[in-house]
Amino acid sequence: MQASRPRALITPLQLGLGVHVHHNFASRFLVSTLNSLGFCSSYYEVQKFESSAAAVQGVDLPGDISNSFVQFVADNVDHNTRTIDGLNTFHGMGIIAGITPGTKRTQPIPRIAFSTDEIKALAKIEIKYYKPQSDRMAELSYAELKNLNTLDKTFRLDLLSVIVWPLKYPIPMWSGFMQMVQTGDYPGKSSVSFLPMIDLNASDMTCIYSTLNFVANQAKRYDITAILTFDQPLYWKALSIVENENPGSTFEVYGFTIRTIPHRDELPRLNRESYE
DNA sequence: CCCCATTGGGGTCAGCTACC
DNA sequence: GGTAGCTGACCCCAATGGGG
Repeated sequence: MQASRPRALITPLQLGLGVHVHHNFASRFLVSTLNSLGFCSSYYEVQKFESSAAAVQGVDLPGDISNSFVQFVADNVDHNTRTIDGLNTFHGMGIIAGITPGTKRTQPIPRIAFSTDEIKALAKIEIKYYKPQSDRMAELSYAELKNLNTLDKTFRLDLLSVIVWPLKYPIPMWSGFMQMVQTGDYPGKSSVSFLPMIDLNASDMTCIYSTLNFVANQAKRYDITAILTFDQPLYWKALSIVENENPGSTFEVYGFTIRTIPHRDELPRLNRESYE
């Protein structure tokens, strides 16, 4: 139908294949070839759909999130192009929102014509220059380390777990462990919503500050608690920013919670504890 | 030293033409 | 007859090599 009446209607399979192929292979040649063979929409139409979808979505979270738990995660995103001197590669801050149970967009994508400048202006994160309000974190004092010569009474647990393994079957692996400790209804699969990137070095204080502000504004907009997860180096910087804000700041008012993921060195310990 | 070619995705524009 | 989908041509990006 699409091949015989290309200008009269848009068939979903052909448009879907075109978007899919463009997303996976990013090849104008491939899309155009498939189009001339009648298997997918034209490159022009694919681009039009993509810009319309991006424009309609903006920085919105998809669907109705009023019954979902939303947490934001931010980390550095790198595009390590192999240049000769290693320069001019992309290093930015990427932000996602994890929504549990997941939601998805249900409204149709309108077919709108957008200029490049309009697309660029749609999903912008305001860059806020960071100027420390105080140096509270600098006054942190560390407790004295205790003598670590104590005997680790759990050092035989690995051996125990190996011995117990064939005796106590079945024992869940990582994926089954969560099912073992979880009681009650399964809340449903989560969905992930991609938010704009910040074209600054992720460890830059201004970049982290802008990320915090963006997430705080999103949380305010949706009337949810701002929960933001970083990896450990960024967590420390983000925490110092929030701690040093003046009383009554946006972060304080909206109860900002910043978390960090367990360090990967912690995972074997967590794994072992799962057998205890 | 200058000019032109290579790579491929994306942007732009002119021109053609199907469709309303 | 007007509109807009579509195509093809051309240019841009950057580094490098080859020919004149």
